[in-house]
Amino acid sequence: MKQANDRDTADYMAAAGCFCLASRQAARKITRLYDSYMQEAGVRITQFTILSQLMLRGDMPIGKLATILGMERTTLTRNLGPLEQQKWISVKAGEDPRARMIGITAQGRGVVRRSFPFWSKAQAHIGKLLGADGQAALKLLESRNLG
Amino acid sequence: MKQANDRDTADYMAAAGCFCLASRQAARKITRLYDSYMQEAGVRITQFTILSQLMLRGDMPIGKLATILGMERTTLTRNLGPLEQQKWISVKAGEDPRARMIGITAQGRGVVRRSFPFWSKAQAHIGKLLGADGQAALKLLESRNLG
DNA sequence: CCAGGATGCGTGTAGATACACGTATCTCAT
DNA sequence: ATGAGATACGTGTATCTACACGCATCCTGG
Repeated sequence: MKQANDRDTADYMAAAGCFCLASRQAARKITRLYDSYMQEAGVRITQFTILSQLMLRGDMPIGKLATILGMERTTLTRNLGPLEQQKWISVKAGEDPRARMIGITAQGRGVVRRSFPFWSKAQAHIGKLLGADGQAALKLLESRNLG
Repeated sequence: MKQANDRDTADYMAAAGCFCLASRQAARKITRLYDSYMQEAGVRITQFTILSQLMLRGDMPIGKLATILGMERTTLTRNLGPLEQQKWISVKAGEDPRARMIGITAQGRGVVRRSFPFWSKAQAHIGKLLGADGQAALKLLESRNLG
């Protein structure tokens, strides 16, 4: 105990139960697992997620997509860069000239189609690791409004 | 339904229940909330987490710390950069000259001490948002071995 | 019509994340 | 002793994340 002299170390023990550490740790591990599966498909899970959301929900402005993904708008803007470069998404002005409507291209759909089986394997793998209660826990977190 | 023609769209609906999206979404939102509280303390939650772990567990090599944090070793190496620059941690070779022992400095302890109240507020805030079941869900995920 | 607040975005800056690859050191069986 | 495999790391590259700030456009009360 090198920090035995630290009078209030006991207080800091609380930090061991940090919700932030728990959530990020889980997210990192889960992301690595998905990415390891997606790698063969040549697409990252972040990108796959964006593309599949566009595929499922149709075109939408950046802000709305960011909300759906629980991501900062400016973060999403950066993430769209590589996707646009690959021509997997299209960007055009909406009725409101301020809005930038994002849509998935035919090529983007192809990417989703081809990479879906890999995503599916990753999903199955992590589902097994999580177990029924772990999956339920994640769904609960998803349903919570965390701001 | 702009993608009504897409024959297998139904299959892709599964992507809506992606465990990866759920975990990352939660982690992003939670991280933003913690960081907004920590900002006043001049330290990021990522950094606070690293420092407090060192404070609680004492010096250790990079690899071990990375495992504890559920982080890639190389990621941790990058994250240690700013901390070392601020002199919040010390780096020295261990008995095994390959290993780099990381330790928290007196200044680093001061940072943890001063920023702890802000962390505590964030923890309380998110605890309320999560609710008892949400907290339990997060603890369950933390206990799961996800690789 | 027309300020003034609200809304939708991009960029500068800075840090967080991780894979592929390469280096140095250790360990152990021969 | 020594060579092969294991271990502990750093770096190059690329992406992900988000705050502060600023710009353009929309909308609404006067």
